[in-house]
Amino acid sequence: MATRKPTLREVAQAAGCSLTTTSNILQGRHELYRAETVERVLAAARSLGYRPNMLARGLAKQRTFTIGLVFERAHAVLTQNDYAQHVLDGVIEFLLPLEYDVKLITLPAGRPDSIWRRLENGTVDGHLLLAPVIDSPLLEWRRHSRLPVVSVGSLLPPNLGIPCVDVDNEGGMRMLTEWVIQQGHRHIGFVKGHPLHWSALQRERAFRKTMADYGLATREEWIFQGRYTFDSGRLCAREWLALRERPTAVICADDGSAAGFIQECLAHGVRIPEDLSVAGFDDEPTMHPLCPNLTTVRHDKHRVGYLAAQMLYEQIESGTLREDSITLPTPLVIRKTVAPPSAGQALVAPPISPKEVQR
Amino acid sequence: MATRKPTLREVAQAAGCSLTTTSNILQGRHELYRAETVERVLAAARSLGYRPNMLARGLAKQRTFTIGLVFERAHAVLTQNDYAQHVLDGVIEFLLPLEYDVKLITLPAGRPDSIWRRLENGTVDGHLLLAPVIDSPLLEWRRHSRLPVVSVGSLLPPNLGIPCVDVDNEGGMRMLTEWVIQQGHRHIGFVKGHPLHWSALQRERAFRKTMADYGLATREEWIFQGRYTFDSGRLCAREWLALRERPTAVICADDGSAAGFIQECLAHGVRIPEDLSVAGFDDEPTMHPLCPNLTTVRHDKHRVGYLAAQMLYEQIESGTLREDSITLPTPLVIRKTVAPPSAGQALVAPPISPKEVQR
DNA sequence: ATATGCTATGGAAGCGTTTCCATAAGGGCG
DNA sequence: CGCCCTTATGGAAACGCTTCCATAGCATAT
Repeated sequence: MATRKPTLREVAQAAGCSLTTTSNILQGRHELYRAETVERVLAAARSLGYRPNMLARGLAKQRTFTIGLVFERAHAVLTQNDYAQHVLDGVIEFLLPLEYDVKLITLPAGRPDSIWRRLENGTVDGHLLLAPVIDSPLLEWRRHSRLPVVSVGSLLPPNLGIPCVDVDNEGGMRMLTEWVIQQGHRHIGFVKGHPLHWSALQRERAFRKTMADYGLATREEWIFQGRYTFDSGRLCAREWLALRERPTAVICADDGSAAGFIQECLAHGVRIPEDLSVAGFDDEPTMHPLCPNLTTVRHDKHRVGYLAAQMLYEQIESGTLREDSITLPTPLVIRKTVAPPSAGQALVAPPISPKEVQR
Repeated sequence: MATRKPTLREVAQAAGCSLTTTSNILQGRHELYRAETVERVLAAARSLGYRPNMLARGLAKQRTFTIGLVFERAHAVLTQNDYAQHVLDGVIEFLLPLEYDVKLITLPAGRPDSIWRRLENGTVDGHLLLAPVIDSPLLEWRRHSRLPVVSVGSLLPPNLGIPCVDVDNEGGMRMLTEWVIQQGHRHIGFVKGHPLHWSALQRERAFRKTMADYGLATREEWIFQGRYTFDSGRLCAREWLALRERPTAVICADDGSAAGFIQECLAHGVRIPEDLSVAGFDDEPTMHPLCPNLTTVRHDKHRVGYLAAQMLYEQIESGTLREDSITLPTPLVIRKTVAPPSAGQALVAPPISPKEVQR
C-alpha cells in the first residue's frame, strides 16, 4: 500500500520489454512498434498508474515545459496589482492547452548573484518579465543570459534587444489628450504614474508632447506625482484642491488614480465633469463599479499576457531569440467624466489643431 | 561566447578536485575540508559563474524546493479572484526567505488521469489546494496520493484527512448575525455565496442556525443566491426590491455581493442604513473605496496563505502528513451599514436572546 | 611496532528519462 | 543460397547532481 510511484523501468518490466521501447511508446511513437507491443506497454502503464517524472524528463530533454513569470521586487506583492492578475490570466489561457506550467519567481533583494541563481537554474525554458522597472536588475542579467525572454507591460529601449509586449502607451495618451483638447480644454493637468515604470514615463511624455504640438503650455504645478493607485489619486486631488489657479481638466496616467482623484473631488463638492473633467487610462474593470462613467483608454491586459506567452513560446520552440516588440492598439473609451469646460471655468475655446504633427 | 552553462564537473576540474568535494563544498559543508580546498572550489565556481541546475539536484535529492498552488478549474481565472491574490501574497511571504518557488497549476478539464498527471509528476514537493470546491476532483485524487497537501480557504470534512487552513466562517457569521439581531432586526435576509464553495455553505449554515437559536424564522424568499461577486449582489438587490414584504436587514456572504447589493439599492433610492441594513463578510480591501462604511467581518487572507504555506512546509520538511486544521478568528468590523431598524420599517423589537445556545 | 581514530578526499552508484546506435529476425531478390 | 533492406527491439550513454562508502595518510594511544 502507498508504495512509491512506479517508474518507467517497472512499466517496462511489467510489459516485458525494454526501457527504450517503453519510453518510445509512452511518448506516442506508436508507429515504431507492433500493435501488440504498443497495447502491452500501454496496458502495463495504465494498470500500474504510471505517471512520468517530469524532472527526469526535463533533465534528459533539456526542456522543462515550464516558464517563469518574474516579478520585480517592487511589485512582488500581487495585492493591488490588478495588472499582474489580468496578464497572468492571458498567459495561462495560452499555455494551458500546451501543457506548459507557470512558475512564479519573485526576485529576492540582494546581490545579483542570488538573483541570477533564481532565474537561471534549469527549471524553466524561458521567462516572462513582468513590467520591469527602470534600472531593474533584470536588464543587467539579461545581458549575460541566452534564455528566451519577453518583457510584458514595459516597452524597453530597443537597444537592449529584449522583445516586449505592451499596449501603445504613447499613442493612447496622445489620442486621449487630443480628445480633451478638442473638448475645449486649454488648461490641463496630469497625474503621473509610478515613477519607476516605463509605461508611466511614456504616458507622461506623450501628454507633454501632445500639449506642445497644440501649442499649449504644461504648467509644472499642474503635474502631480501619482503612483498608479487609488490613494495616490486622492492625494493628488488634494493638491489640485489647494491650487489657486486650477486646470479645467486633469488627465490621469491610470484609472486607479483617476478614480481616487474623482472620489476625493466629489467628497469636496467638486462636480465631475461640470466643475472638472477627469480622464483615466486602462479602462480597468475593477474600477467600473466605483467609477462607471470614466472616460479612459482601453488597455487589454489579458491580450498582452496572451501574446507575450505566445511570443515566448515561439522562441522556446524554435530555439530562436527575437528582439522585436509588439504594441497593441489603445482605443479611446469615451464616457462622461470629460466634458467641455463650462462657461464659468474658462473662456470657450476656439477650435484648435496641432501646430505641426510630427510622429 | 555564450557557451553552455558550466556544470559541476567543470568546476571540479577547474578547482582540481573531485565531484564529491566540489558538491559538498558548494552545498556549504565547509567543515569537511581544508580551508585552502574550500577557497579553491569557491573561487573556481565564482570565476566560472557556476549556478547549480535545480532539475538535476531535484532528481538526485528527490526534493524540488517548489510547491504547487492548485487552482480549481472554476476559478482558474485570477481575474475577480481577489481571494487568490491575497492568499498568494501570504504564501510568497513565507516561502521567499526559504528559497522555495511556487508553481501555478491550473487543473485542466478532462479525465482524472490527465489531472493527476499534472499534479503528481515529480516537479513539486507538495500542493496548496486553493479553495477546493464541493465535489472537486482534487478530493478523489488525494485519496490515492501521499504528497503533502494543505487545503486553503476550504474547511473540508475532517474525514477526508486533509489538513485545512481557513477563517472561522461559522463563528464569524454567527457573530455577525447576532450583532444584526441585537440591533433590533427580526426580519433578516441573506445573500448566499457561490454554491460550490464550502465557505459559502458554512456561512449560510451558521446564519440559519443563529436565526433558529434566537427563535427567528428564515423565510426562503429572503434567501438570495449570490455568487461571491459584485454583480451577483446587484441582482439579488433587484429581487429584494421586487419583494412585497421585505426584510429590514440583509446579511451577505461576502463583501463583493454586499457592495453590489448596496449600490443597486442606492441607485433605486433606498437609503442604507436608514431604509435597509446590509452587512458583508471578508472586509475586502478592494471594496473599501467603493463601500467604506460596510459593516462586515474581518478575513485575514494574507495570514491564511502564510499559515497554509507554513503548514505545508512543515509537512515537507518533516516527512510527516498532518490531518488537523487551523481556523483563524474572524473579528467583527462594525461600521455604518447596519443600524437599528427605523420606526417606519417595523415595530421596535424587544430585547432578545438565544433560546438555547448550542455551539 | 601495532592498533585506533581522525581528517581529507575520491569512486561510483544512483535519481528517472531520453536517445543514439546496434542488433536480430525476417523477407524479397538476383 | 548469400546479400541487402526492412521492421522490431534493446544496450548503454547521457542529462547534472548527491551521497554512501571506501581509502589513504597521519597522529596518538598502547
